[in-house]
Amino acid sequence: MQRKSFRTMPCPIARGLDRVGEWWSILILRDAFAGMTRFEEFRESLGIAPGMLSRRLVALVEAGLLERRRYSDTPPREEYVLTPRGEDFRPVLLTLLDWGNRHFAPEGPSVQIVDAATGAPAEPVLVDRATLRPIEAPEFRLVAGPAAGRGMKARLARERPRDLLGRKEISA
Amino acid sequence: MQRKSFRTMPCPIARGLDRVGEWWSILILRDAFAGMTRFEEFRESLGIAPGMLSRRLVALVEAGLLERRRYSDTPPREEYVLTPRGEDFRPVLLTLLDWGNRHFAPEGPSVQIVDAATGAPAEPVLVDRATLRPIEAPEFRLVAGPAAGRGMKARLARERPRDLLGRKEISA
DNA sequence: CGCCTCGCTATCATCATGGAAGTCAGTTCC
DNA sequence: GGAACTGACTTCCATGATGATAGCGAGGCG
Repeated sequence: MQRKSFRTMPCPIARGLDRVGEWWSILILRDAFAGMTRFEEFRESLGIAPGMLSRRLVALVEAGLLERRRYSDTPPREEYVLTPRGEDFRPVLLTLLDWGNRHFAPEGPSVQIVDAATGAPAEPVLVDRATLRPIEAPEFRLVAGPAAGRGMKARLARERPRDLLGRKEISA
Repeated sequence: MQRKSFRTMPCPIARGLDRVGEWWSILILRDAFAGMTRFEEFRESLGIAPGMLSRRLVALVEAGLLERRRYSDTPPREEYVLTPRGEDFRPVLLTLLDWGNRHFAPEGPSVQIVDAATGAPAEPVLVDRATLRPIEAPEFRLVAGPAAGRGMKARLARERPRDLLGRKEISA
């Protein structure tokens, strides 16, 4: 009766969550992106129990998001650094940050993404690299890919007459 | 000794995770975006225990991501629909989907975002709405916002000489 | 030598999860 | 009009996951 794994589900969201969906994992990644590498740094920044931190780090290393390496033999010291797969997670963190800022920061944002050149706050939007059109628009849809099974097709098929992933409209 | 809450942390990522960071929550949202609204739909699609689904739905409603409403009195039937705040979560889901596709779909993607006009697969990139420049670039940084406390500033200050949220370079 | 740091591991009380079964209002079948 | 169904849950309970605290081993510091 252990926690159900999402690993075998065909959905890429489920597969991804299987690696980063646990309590603490994403915050650890956040700190890794902020430049932290050492056990004590994470532990102090997060206020997490050492046992838990240890388990999460092992899981993230196994998932290929972090790499553990010894940077000193005497004294023995380890560090955890983001792998390319881990670095690639940044956009998820940034969209989550933006969402959090817009909905759960009544006193104003505590972190902002700014244009280093102008100092102006940036407003992240997802666009298609080729056309630069916002992916939120009704011109983009989700479709079953080459490796889709029945279940996936069923889920996508029941997609509503709204557009991408079910949106109705963008409220400014 | 209950599960630690992220709600009081100033970080927008932590605040957001406090609402959607539990096991199942994001998959429920995924299905909601796919057009599902009813208890039985979610339960069947996810293979989740009814008790768990019930708790997660209540939490998502309390967090303001879903709205529960009765659409029939006889027989009594409820449905769960995305609120504006929930709809606003879509970009996070899409970046996660893209990340999952690129890293955990060895047999090829099972879901793809495509341009409805051309049918070509879209490649999501985060850009600044005003300048359309990719936010991944070194020209964007994270800075402490108006509501940042000491802890937040400390974390941002120790940011490495890499660029945004610690990236080194984009690997194609 | 005594004390401190870093990176953990060990223990243990308590909480959350997952599975199965039951409830309640109404609907449909025959 | 009674049996069987459906949808949306609730209750219960055996376990696994968490969180707090304590301790350990290798080494450094004064």
